[in-house]
Amino acid sequence: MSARILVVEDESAIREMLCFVLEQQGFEVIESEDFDSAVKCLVEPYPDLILLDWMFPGGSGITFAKEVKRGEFSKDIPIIMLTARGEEEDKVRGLEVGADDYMTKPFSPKELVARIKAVLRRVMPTALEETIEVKGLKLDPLSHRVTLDDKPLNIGPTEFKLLHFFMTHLDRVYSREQLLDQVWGTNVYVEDRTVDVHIRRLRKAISGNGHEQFVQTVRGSGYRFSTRV
Amino acid sequence: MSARILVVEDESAIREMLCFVLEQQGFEVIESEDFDSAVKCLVEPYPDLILLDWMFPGGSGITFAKEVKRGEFSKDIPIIMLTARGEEEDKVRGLEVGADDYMTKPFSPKELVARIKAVLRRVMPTALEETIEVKGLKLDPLSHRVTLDDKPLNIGPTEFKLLHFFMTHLDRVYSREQLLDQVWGTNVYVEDRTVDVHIRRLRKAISGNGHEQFVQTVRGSGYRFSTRV
DNA sequence: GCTTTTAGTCATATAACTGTCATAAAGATT
DNA sequence: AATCTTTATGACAGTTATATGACTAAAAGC
Repeated sequence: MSARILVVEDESAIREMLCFVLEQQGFEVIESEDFDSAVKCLVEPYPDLILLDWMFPGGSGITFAKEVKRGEFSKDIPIIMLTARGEEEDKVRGLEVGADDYMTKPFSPKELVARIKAVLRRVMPTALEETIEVKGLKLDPLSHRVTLDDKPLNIGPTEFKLLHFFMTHLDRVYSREQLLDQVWGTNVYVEDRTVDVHIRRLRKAISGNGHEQFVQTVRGSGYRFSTRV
Repeated sequence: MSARILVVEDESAIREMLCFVLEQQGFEVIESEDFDSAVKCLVEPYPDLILLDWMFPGGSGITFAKEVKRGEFSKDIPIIMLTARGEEEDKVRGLEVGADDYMTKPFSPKELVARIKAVLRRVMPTALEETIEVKGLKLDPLSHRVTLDDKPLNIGPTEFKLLHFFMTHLDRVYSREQLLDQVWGTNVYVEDRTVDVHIRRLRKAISGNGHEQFVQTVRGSGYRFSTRV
């Protein structure tokens, strides 16, 4: 459930430091120390973010970034580049090639993690496993718990996933098909109407103080989760 | 709760990295960036270990190490020195002055943590394992004993480890696989379902006053230890 | 060597969840 | 208002997940 991060860095000490910090944070880390092995990482399962040393042997960071942006399935993977102090022109070129952010070495792990999370929040909001709160309704992916005004709710696995999806995708209508894809997973053969039933179960589960109104029916289109009633 | 570590390092990026890593490991960290402020840290409560950059302004690492070894109450505090590559003569002098270990920069966080723990295990074996208490449930790793409202409980070795892990990782779901990795150890081939049985044994063991409710089943995900029911 | 404790597995019981349907209710259309 | 369409709801049955007790083999203690 958490994000997969590809670390491309040739200096082993720095690479180890990065991996250690990221793993501590619960990320799944793929290491790569040169151009060739890094390219090999651009396959299923694709990394969700790439930490790229701008200067590494066997082709510069720019070359690799271009390679990433060229691939059909990899072109949307965000890249954070790591530059040495004073390589300002690299920064410019990096942003041209499509890097999403950059950091100057040496940097503090706190800052690194913060930036990674910032980028991920933008690209894949569900990956961070952070507690989400919406008007007294809290969902904590880590403890796998849902509370309403700090009172734990009893909620089944599918309803949990459904609510998690909704809470990370507010104010948007999803068709039953889309919900099945996103929540149940692709290639699952389930009746469309089944969604209705789980919507009902979800509403029942969170119906403490009218919170069930957040789960809204959009006739003819599907469902939406929104605090605006 | 855990050991207090004094980090003496003038380069802020490295210092931050060190602090981050150590705090992640549950150590209490005191930062210091120069000789004077470092000396001021040699008071109650004394650090249990000192991480000392060998080259820092306002007096070399050696000077500070001598200062430490001179103090009546500080002279037994172990010192791990951090040297840059190639400063071999420093290493020799460092060991003369009384450093307990040294590491050459750059180093991997894993190695650093391992060495710190090794030193601490030698100097203050109790520091790494302290009694944990959660709502009347006490676990003492040293005496390997669990008490419920000060009444000893009968608990098997595996249940002990399981409970220890849970009590140090509250409010978080762990899958059976994760528990097997963390409690049984990696590369142990044991049936997933075996966890269930030990969970049951643990529940039975701590079921004095409803304390078994702390061990919670999260259907479809695994188990969780939490005081919130 | 014998007894006691413990770990792991299995079979079965129990509980919880899922998907589907039939029917009711609500909304839209004419 | 009548009809048609879409959604809500309760019930049901099949399925899956977990709990539990019993058993065996291994390990530890005596």
